[in-house]
Amino acid sequence: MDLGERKRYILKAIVDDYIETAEPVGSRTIAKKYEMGISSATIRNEMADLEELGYLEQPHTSAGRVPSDKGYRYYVDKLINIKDPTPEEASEIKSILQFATICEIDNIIKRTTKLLSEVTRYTAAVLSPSVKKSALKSIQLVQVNDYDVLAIVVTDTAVIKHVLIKLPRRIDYDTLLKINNMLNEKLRNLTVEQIDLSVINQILMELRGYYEILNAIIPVLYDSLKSVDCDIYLEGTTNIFKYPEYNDINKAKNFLSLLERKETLIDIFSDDGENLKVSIGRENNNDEVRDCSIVRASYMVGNKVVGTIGVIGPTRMDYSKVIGILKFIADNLNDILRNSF
Amino acid sequence: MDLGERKRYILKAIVDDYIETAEPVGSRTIAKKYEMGISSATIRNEMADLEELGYLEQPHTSAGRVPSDKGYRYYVDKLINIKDPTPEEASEIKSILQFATICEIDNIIKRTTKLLSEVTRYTAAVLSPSVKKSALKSIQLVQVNDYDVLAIVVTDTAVIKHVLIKLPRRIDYDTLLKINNMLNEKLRNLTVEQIDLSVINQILMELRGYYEILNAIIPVLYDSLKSVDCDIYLEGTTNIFKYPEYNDINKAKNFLSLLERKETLIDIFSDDGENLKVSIGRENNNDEVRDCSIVRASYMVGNKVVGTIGVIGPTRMDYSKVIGILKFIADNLNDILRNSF
DNA sequence: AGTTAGCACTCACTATGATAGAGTGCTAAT
DNA sequence: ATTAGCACTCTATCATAGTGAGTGCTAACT
Repeated sequence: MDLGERKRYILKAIVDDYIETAEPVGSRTIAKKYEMGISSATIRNEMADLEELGYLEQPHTSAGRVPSDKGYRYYVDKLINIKDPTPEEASEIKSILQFATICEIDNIIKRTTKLLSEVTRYTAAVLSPSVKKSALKSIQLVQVNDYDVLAIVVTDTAVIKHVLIKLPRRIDYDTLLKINNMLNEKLRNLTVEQIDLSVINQILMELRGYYEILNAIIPVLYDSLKSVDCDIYLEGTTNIFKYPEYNDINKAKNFLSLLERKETLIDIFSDDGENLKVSIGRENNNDEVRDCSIVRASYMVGNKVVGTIGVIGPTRMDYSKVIGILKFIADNLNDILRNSF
Repeated sequence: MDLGERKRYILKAIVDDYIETAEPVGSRTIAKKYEMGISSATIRNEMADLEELGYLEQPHTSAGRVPSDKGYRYYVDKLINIKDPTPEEASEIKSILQFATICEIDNIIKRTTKLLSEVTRYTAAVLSPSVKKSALKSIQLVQVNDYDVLAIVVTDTAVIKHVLIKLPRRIDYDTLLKINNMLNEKLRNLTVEQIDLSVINQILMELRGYYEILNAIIPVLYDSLKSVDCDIYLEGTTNIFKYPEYNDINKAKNFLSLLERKETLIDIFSDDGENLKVSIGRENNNDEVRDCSIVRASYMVGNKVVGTIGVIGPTRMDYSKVIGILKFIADNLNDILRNSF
């Protein structure tokens, strides 16, 4: 059961118009602005049908129509014309990301987030590579002074973590080197999830004489790897004030409060395998974003999908623009990450 | 020229009441709620005097009085009874900061920021130690793979910075060690500001054969030290919605936009030598915070003042509570930083 | 002289009702 | 199947009046 050609055209016109104006769309507007050669009365009939089918809603009897979540979904799946970035936008994106080539991944991610929020004019979020999905590439222990050792872990997802470890007693260089080598030997190429008691016991066994030192190092190191799976970077949080749906102080407050809860956000933006995903209103599992839409894409380091970049805003989102820009930025980001890491 | 005893009492009552209720305070309220044994008419006369002297303002003729910036200033300087944290608050603060002892400074700062915003119920900001004011304690170059070296810098202000450096060619361990030692020899105990061309030239001279490698390392290292002087951590940005002065969507928007501009914030919260400082409304140099008040305190690592912690909110701020809590948290933070670093 | 009761006055805030305008659904004609 | 016409609905806006909090001033009181 699909909509007829004309209903599709009308639905698209309504969604486009509503996205542009934020006002309920009336039959006259459609007839005049989107010259269709049929009268407003005919359009009214079609609109009544579309409402009955669940694609449109009416705020009150004498108002125009507004797309429902289902309407937006149909629009995104079948009607949308994706807008590529304008030449200016494209060159801005390229130049900012290009410049980031020399930087490390944290820096690239921060820039990307800012860029995404500026070009789309919505709130942008980027998840840094998940540590859980990463394998350890190198562990280095560096003595910074008599009792302090800095452990630096580099993963195959380009994440660099450091943690300061306080030792119970002074330690000589050879011992540190020995421990360092052993940690690398046993842990290299393991993912964080693969590190378990048996691996740790192996290390303790092989370096039986250094129990005290290892007992200071390993738990702290382990905790710091396990505790934070990924960071989330946000930019453009005040962009929502550009959109009239957030002129209501409570709506704005709820939205911004949501942005303060990092765990919820990470949950919302976490990857679920799809390369590009649009979640509209109530489609979101999370109740708190039931009047928001989220568009997100995954990005890769090496050949592995490791994180996501995305945008959150009202369901009345300019999907065609956001999807175009998000694709473009994700592609460019992937190029850079492929070449640099 | 000082106010008389009675005027002082009335001014204090008005400020206290306004801070509590956010409503202009009338003469009857003062007479009844703050039992003074004088009639509302007498209080009206005193209030008219206080207004003439600039301590009070009237939103409109038939409204009560509201403190002016000058009124708040007088209140903070001469009338305030600083409220110490409640036992519950004190023990919460102690337990959260105590737990942070094992962590490194970034982590401690993040926790402190969150804590400060939760206990005061305003927006909290903490400036991490200024790198410019720091001296380098140790520099370590760590090979993470064939062409990548990670430079780790530890300062005497407990800041740890790392930067990934791409090398033009493979480098052997001994060379790296040599460069590493030279960097430490020449740069250790210098502040970032003291690092200039002459120092760098010295290094280049002494390691003449390694120009290509040094040319990859030094500029990147130098940039990463110079580029970011300090970070600012924010928490409780949506706390402002608790206060009716931000029920106006534009006020809220302006405030939150301000919080997105990190440079402005750093400027606002930067230390100016005073241990505890209250800036009220127009007293702030920065125009954008002319209807905000800021309370901030400095904190130390070792014996050196390195950063500030503070709170920003409406001029109708609960100064007595905020000052009490801020002092308490700053003292506790200093204890921890003194003992750990 | 300082204090206070009394009172007229001001001004924001809150209904209330009237009006305009946008948009609909239905009916009857095309 | 389409459309012109029209009654109907509902919101948004505006003016009006009434209410109440709070003031400033005056005159009386201590």
